[in-house]
Amino acid sequence: MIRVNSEFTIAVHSLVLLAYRPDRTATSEMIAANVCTHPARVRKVLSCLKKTGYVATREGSGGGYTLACDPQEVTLAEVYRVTSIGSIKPSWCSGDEDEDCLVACNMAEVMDGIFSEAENRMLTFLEQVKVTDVLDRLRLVHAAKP
Amino acid sequence: MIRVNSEFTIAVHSLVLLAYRPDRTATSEMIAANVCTHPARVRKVLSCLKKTGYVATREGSGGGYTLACDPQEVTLAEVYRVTSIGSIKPSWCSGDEDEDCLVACNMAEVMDGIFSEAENRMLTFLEQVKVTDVLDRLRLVHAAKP
DNA sequence: CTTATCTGTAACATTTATAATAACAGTAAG
DNA sequence: CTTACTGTTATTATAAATGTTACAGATAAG
Repeated sequence: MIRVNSEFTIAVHSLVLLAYRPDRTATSEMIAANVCTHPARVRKVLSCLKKTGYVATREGSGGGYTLACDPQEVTLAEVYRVTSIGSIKPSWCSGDEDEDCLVACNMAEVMDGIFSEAENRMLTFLEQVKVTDVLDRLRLVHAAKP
Repeated sequence: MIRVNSEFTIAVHSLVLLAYRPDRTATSEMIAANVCTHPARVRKVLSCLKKTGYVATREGSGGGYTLACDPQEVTLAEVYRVTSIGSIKPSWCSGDEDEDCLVACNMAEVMDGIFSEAENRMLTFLEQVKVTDVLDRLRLVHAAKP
């Protein structure tokens, strides 16, 4: 059906990593190595989180990214809204507006509404998950391993 | 983030179209023209819905697809489960299991769980939407047009 | 004031996913 | 036995996601 874009994953991973590090600071290169992607991609996603004030940046030598929010307060819903809102809806649309059929000419609009409501339901769940909750889950999963 | 695959859209559109037609019957060619895709794609999706008994098929001349369920009872959640379960999760995974970092080596698993819970929330909404509800929405949208 | 290190962005290349198309075997009606 | 269907696979085309390179601008340190 739909697929959430992976910038959400990168954003969450980056915030969690920053919250995990004692100094709450890292460069795009360090984050990229941890996330397993290219530093340029990390910078693109984090420049997004900078606009909303979740991270602060410092350019130049010794610079990088610093967590600028309280990880116990920021929810995944907020991160989703910044990076990925609307992404569950498939790019492909069925029907054709110009056709003379109730079903064909309105299905795209109706499915649009349904996907949007479905996304909202997802958001009410993400609303309950804080950045620190992800850290807690990581520790839980880790402890369960042999 | 994630994107629901479009087979869900095709499946819903096909069921609604069959429910809309007085004889509740159509060929893959007719459905494909209404959906705006290739007949082979419709056949692939509908052969899926046949397995679960939502449609019946008849091969050979004069054959085609017939609605075999009560459109007031079948929900979009059931259709989603048949065609698209798991599709909101991005194919791309962050982190690396072999790394020696709590965050990097467990993030994929944790995000997996979060996507799965998010999908369940979406399903509780789709549970409430019946095939006939989609038809009602189509009529509502249509009536609102100038 | 020059060098090294970092972000911010855009452009381009590559890979992967999605959708369209073609092809043909099998089935049933006339 | 011909025509009109489904069922399914294989192939090709197109679109989207990701990776990579490149370079301008910022800042710290020497």
